[in-house]
Amino acid sequence: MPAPSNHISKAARQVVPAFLQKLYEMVNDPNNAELIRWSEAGDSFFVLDHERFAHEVLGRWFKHRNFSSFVRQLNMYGFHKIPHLQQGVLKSDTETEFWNFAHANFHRGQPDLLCLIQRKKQPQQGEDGAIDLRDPSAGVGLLGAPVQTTGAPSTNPPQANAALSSGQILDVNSIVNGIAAIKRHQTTISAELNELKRSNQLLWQDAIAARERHQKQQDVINRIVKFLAGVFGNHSTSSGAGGVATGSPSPGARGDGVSENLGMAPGTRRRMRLMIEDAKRDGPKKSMVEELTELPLGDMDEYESSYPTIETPISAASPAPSVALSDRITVTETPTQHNASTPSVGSASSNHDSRSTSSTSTTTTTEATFPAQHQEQGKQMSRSVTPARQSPTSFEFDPRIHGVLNQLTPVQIQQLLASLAAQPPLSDPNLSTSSNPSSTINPSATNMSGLLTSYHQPSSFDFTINPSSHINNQPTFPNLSHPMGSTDGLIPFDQYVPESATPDQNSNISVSNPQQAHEDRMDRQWQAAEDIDKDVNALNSSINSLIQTFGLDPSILGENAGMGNTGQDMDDDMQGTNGDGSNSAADFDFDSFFNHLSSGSGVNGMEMATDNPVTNGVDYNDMSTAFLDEVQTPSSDMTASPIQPLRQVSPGLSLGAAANDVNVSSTGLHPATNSSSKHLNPNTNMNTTSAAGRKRKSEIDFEALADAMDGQSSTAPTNKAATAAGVPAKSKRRKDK
Amino acid sequence: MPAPSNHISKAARQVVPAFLQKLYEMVNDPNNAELIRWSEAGDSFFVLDHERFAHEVLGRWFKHRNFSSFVRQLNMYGFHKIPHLQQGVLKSDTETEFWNFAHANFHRGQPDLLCLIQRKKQPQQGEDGAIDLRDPSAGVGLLGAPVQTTGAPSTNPPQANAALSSGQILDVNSIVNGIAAIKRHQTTISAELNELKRSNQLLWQDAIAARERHQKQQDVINRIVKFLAGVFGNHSTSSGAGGVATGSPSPGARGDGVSENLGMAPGTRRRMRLMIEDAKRDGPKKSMVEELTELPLGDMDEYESSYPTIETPISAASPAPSVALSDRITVTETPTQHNASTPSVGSASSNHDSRSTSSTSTTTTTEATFPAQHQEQGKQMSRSVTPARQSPTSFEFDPRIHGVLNQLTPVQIQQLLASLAAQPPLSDPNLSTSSNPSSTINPSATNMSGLLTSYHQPSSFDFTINPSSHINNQPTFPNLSHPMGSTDGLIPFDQYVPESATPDQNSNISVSNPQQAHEDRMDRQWQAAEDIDKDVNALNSSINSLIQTFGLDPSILGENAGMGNTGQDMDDDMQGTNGDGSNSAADFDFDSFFNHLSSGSGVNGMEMATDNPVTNGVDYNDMSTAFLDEVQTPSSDMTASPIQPLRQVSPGLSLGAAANDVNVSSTGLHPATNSSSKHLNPNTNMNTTSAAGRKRKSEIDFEALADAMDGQSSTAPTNKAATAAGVPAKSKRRKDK
DNA sequence: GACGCTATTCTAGAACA
DNA sequence: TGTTCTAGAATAGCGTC
Repeated sequence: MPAPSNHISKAARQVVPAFLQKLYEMVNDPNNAELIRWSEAGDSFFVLDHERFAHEVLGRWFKHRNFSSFVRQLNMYGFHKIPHLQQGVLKSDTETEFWNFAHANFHRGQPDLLCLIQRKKQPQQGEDGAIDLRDPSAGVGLLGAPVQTTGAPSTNPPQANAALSSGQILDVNSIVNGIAAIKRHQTTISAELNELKRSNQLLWQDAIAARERHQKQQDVINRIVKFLAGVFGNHSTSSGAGGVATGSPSPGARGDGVSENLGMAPGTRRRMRLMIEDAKRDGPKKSMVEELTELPLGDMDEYESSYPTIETPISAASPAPSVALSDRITVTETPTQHNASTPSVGSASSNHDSRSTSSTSTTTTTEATFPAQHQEQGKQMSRSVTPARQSPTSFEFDPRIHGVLNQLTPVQIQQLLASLAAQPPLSDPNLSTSSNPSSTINPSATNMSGLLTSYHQPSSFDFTINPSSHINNQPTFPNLSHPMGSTDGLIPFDQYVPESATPDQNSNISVSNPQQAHEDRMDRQWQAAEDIDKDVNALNSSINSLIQTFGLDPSILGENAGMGNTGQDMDDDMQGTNGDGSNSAADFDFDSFFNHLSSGSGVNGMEMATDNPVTNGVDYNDMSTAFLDEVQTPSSDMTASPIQPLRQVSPGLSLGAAANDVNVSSTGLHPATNSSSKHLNPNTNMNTTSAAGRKRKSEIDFEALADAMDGQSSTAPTNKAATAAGVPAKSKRRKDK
Repeated sequence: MPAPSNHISKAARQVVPAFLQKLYEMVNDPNNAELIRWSEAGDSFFVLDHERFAHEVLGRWFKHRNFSSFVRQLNMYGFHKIPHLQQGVLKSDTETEFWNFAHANFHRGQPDLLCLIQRKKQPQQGEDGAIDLRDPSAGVGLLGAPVQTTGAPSTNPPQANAALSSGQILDVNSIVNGIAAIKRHQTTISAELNELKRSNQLLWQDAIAARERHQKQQDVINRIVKFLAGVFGNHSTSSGAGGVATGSPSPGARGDGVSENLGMAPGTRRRMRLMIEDAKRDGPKKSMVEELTELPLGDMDEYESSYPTIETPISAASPAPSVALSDRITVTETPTQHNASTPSVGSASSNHDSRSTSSTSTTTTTEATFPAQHQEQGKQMSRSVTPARQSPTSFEFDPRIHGVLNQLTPVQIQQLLASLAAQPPLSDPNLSTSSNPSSTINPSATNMSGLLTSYHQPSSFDFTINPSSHINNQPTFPNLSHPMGSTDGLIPFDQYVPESATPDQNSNISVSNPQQAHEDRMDRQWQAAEDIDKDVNALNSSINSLIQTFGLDPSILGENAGMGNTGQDMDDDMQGTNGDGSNSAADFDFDSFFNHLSSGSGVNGMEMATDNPVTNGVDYNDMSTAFLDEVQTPSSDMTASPIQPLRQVSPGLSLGAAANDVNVSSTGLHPATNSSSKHLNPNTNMNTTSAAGRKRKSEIDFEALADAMDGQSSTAPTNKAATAAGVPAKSKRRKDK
């Protein structure tokens, strides 16, 4: 702290607050002239650069460096800021906006006046004292009622009351405001939900379409495969495949689901698969037959990465394909050219092998046979098929085709055919087998299909909950507290995922990701949805509780009951409640009242609602109706309520419970609206109305409500991610509050 | 002013005050990260260097560069500063004292919550009238006391009020609490919605990707088909089927996408189709070639269902390869033994080709050469691969196959190749064509992508409607009452859907499973979304009803005008209704009252009333806290006040007397805390007392309230642009002084 | 042009130490 | 009393009716 300075007399030091002394010193200190100094007239002072001032000066005199605190003190002592003369002037960046403060008793060279500067007193409370202050209308104006510092309140009930009253009033206001805010928010949410719905619908459609497409493709492919198999098989047979047919049952070889399922000649089938599947990945290692198939597949391979989809349309990543293609192409080319064992080109791993082999085996021959032609063909193909791509590889096919044709040796073909013939009927052999990844996939698929049926029938456009879903008996669905976890149907799915995921990695990198990612998303989405569901329920319950709270007044309800917007629900609830209630509440029937209002039957309430053209996007109608139901349901049972609605809501899920509860809920589709109300009501009403002590009751209700709400709020939003973090630890000041 | 950014949806922009929007943008703007940024948790934000911040950032968004003004705004909107952890710590000179502000509804990635942040409203004043009301301490109870506007203070309405029914107070409290809880829930829901949105977005991306993949697959298939067609077509021709090839283009025969797509030689294609597709269904009618093919196909059919995988490499079980490998190995081995060329044993697939080729070219030779071997191979393979299966059927095919093999003459092959070469580029022929399902798909895809962009902009956190969406011209988006219906972007999609939908059933069940599973989830999601929607609607309605209920209270609301968020609306309604108005409205300023509570000013008030320690970490700003305070205050005092308002509210009650009393009370209520009370009183009192028809008025008021609320949401946020631009000549308040 | 709102500025309240 | 955070209050500006 700067030197005491002698500007201020000792006597004054006794009386003058430190702040004023410091201030005076600061302003007088020539060292600070750059930052704080007297005005020319000496009747005010400037702070030239409040930032520097704060940094460089304040700290020397005060315990802080906050300019705002300094200003606060100034204000506290009655200083006022003198606005800039050049107010409008835009002060570029410099903004050296200086601050000019003045006080009637703060003048240069007149430290003796400082004693006249009085710190503004806070409305003391000191109980009575405080009162005094206020009374004096002057000061009181503001302070008066509100006042109350700590001490005061308790003392005089009046104030307390006042506070109460005010508080209560405030409450009402706050309620209104809060409701308004909620409304707005809900409007927003609703809008977003609608968006989501639409988007979701589209997704569904897309998914369905994709399925179909996939299916079609699958069919085509299968046909092709069969065809090929048949063709080559025939060849082989004719030539003398007989041996093969008989020869290779090799049942246990693979866990491949398909093979296993196949009742007939497993071996053949297996091979078929190999031809195709292997061709894709194992390109290199192929049987004669396989190779034949390979050619076309070869092209396919390029796509491979891109086409993982067939089975799992969703997953595969497309990027890799191109690369793969190039690799193979190169590979193929080389071999043909050379022939020798050369795995050469080094390019792709497996492919090379194959070619190299092939080339070795008979490459020469092939080439010799149709060299020119093949090349041409190859070129052509390359052009036509994959125009974009350059045909370095163009020749690839020639040899192959050639080879294929040539290669179609009877024996091999026979084998194939044999196997094919042996094959069992179509009935999803895959499903049964588990070991093979491919097989696994299928099984999973099976499960999935099951899920599908169970959860929601794809019914293409059916967005709403499908009744069908119930069919599959998945009671838990919607309500599942653990969405992902052990949900019935889901399991298979989950299992499925990992499996499918793995294979991809073998091939292209990207491929696998998509699936997983996708699934993850799905999961997330699902979870989110579920959470929301919960929350919504919680909200509903909250509202219900609120309603209940209001419900305190039985008498009114009775009358209002008639209002019942939602008809049945209303009636049930209302009556139930009313019946009991009539007795209890002398006070006022909030409930009934409410109902009226909400129902709109209430002249007042309805009018309002209806009249407002303003109502933004939100549908009052919808809201109102739904609301009515809710409202009417007084349920003290808050807790119970949330669940029920959920059940009902969740189409598939609810089922189990549905049987019982559903009745009511089932009533309508509108899960939310109907269900909740009915279920809730009976019980709730009973409780509320019947309660012996009215007042107590109200309180109780209230508490219960609060608890319920808290519980909900706290628990409901379990989603870690989703839930907005709790309010940050608040400052000390706050904490006590 | 910085870029508008898309964090905040248009809808939100309508409702959210400019300050909040700017704030959100500022905090999100990575360019400002050095000066202002989110906390790690995203639940608060820091201003790292308020001085620099003021200089460098504030000016860009606001008309000023005063940090204090910024803070004032923050406080006005209920933000609170979070004190430094190391409070006592003396922060050397660095003093990088950062400021940390938080608000319950100000979270990273949740711009949609902004609408929940309410600006504290200034206590509207109703001028003089207030006084009267208050005076009547009795009736006023709660309301009366606090109030006070200027004049009133002295009066000690307080006590009288106490009498008010406790129950009602509780009710109010509970309501408040309930609202708070609802609010919290909404927050949660919003968060979850955000999640859903993101997930949905991802799903969309996946869907699009899937389409692309599918398309590619389709291409591949087409190529294959073409290729095969060419190959076999040749055969047929050569063998005598030639007539078929040329003769029967029969393009229209089927709608099968594949065939149609094929650009070239329709005849061949047709045939191919027959071969393939027909095999399944049309088995009976077949050309020679077809027949040949048919056998195998028939077999294949069995597989079909089971092996959809073939195409999808990825999906195809990766494991298979190993098996395949083994098979192959066996195969290969044999050859190696014979041929010199052997690139060795393991080598894999390609080897076969070479062999096959060699064999074909000289099949007989081959067989002759290695007859036994081949068989052995076959056996081996069968064993290793599919040991279990027997090969009963093996011989069936021989003749046919044989024919095929023989048919494969070089010339034909050439033809095929040529035709293939001639074929148009792969570039999704499907797309162009409309008839094909596949084609439809693509277009839809296009749309989808469009949708994607439009609907959810990836902007990760953007929940609200994306501005981008508009780009696609989807004006209706958010509010669409009929999500599915005629939404703009959807149409194409929808069209698409139906087509695709049907096919699934045709094929196998299991195959599609994965997809179905996917759909299931989707479905669930959808359901969830829908449920939410319903619930939300219900909530909305609930809220509406609540509002209405409150609104009923004429006396209280009377002042609603104060509420008048939307100004105009309010005015119209209010005035119109009140008519005489001015009088009527005056009663009591609910709004301000409310604000106080909510704002935390309420807190104070509350505190006054009761010293609730309870108010934990909750934001004062939040209703909740305020409520808590309320709740806790059991005080009999409390009880008294609330009721009255309620009565007034309740229309049916017909509190004739009440009306009057209420009026009084209402007036009195004015927030003790604030001086604001002053304002209110005068008018209100006048009105209330004077008003002839009390009831009527109340109703009216109520409506007004409702309107007001609505209005707020819709219109309130007038400042859209809030341009920083104009520099403001500052006026000086003080200049007069 | 009034009205109602937000924004900005300056001052005051309130809690705490 | 000093410091801090927040609220009040007056005014400026903007936009709608």
